[in-house]
Amino acid sequence: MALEHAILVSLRERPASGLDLDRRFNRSIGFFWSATHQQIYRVLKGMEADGWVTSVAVEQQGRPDKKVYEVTAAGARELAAWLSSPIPAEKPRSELAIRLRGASYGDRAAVLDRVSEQRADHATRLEHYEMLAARDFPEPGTLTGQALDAYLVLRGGIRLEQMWVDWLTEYLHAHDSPHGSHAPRDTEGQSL
Amino acid sequence: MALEHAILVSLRERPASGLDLDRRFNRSIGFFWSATHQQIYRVLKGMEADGWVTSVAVEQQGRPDKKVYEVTAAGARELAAWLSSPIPAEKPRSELAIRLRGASYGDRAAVLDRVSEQRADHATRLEHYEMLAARDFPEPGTLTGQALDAYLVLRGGIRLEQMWVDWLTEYLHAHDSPHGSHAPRDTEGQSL
DNA sequence: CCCACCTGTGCAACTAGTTGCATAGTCCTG
DNA sequence: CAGGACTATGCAACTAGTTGCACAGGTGGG
Repeated sequence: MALEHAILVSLRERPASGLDLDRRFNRSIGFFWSATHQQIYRVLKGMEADGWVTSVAVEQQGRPDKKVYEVTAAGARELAAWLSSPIPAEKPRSELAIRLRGASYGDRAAVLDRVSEQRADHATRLEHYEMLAARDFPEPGTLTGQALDAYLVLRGGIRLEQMWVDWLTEYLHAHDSPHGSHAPRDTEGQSL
Repeated sequence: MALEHAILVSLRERPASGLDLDRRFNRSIGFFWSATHQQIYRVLKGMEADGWVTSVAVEQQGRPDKKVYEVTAAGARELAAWLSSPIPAEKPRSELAIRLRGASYGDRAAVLDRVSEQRADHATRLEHYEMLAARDFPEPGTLTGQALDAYLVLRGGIRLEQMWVDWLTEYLHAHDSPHGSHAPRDTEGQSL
């Protein structure tokens, strides 16, 4: 299960409570994996039962207590073994692509409007990631180890969002001459 | 459920049996969605119960009979409604990205080897998709309707694979000076 | 002080997807 | 004609992930 290992990576970067992890999975790590808080709590429980993590209750002022988890030696061993194990083929899962392919079996104009929205979302996220990169990694050439990896994964997020923007722009453009203006016209971004 | 709608799209392009669909989901449609044959059979059964598709048994020479499914009017209506419905946010799911991010907690050299393999896989798939594009869509400028959509989705597959190759190349390159040669050195591909 | 709201944790029931196996027809080979 | 391989369909049991809800501690406002 990849979620368990994603959590191990996140906890090795810094110990955290369930809710902390939930927040992280809507941020940096969440660029490439998502999870609901319920699943996180459940998996943490299982991981503690397996001895991969331990928890301590931490009092806070003005808030309820929280359970802060950290990785055990056994958990670190498990993570290292997983990192060296063969990588299973990624299975594609894009609902939007199905809609693009099927657009001729519905209301074309409506689909193009949805695609436009989607394109705007990806453009926004791209901007956000680029801001994070500029803010948190002003001098990428000097990075090593964990910080370099974090930067390179952020770069992947940027590349992915750029890919979406470019692709959806191509789609809208290809469909847009005969129909009127559904696509906000824009210069096509360059990858890299 | 997106799988049901992916099947509706595929069956509208051409009626098919469960096994036919299984093959398609390892080809063109499969660029952006995958499914095992068991899941396809199960979902087809449910869709028939819902009246979205009907089946007829077709005799074949030299092979067992097959059940060929096609979309009903109700199924076409359902598909059209789905195509106009709001698109839920895509949830990222890349195990490889977790490994990249966590590489410093395991055997770095082993991870780089895996990444290298992964990069080669994506390069192979990219080549395959580009071959398909050249073979099946020699004159993209002339396409309209369903054929244009099929082409544009293939373009998306190409863009996605190119993105992976570029990203993993960047990753290997960034980690490669201090360690010796893990990455097959290559010019970085251009998106578009 | 009661209520609305936020943080933090969690259960129960459901849906989606995977894995392992079963079965039946047909063909080809020894 | 027995055995292996391929096509075609399917069940059962499991794992992963989602949705809806609950509850408890604390804070701040009317």
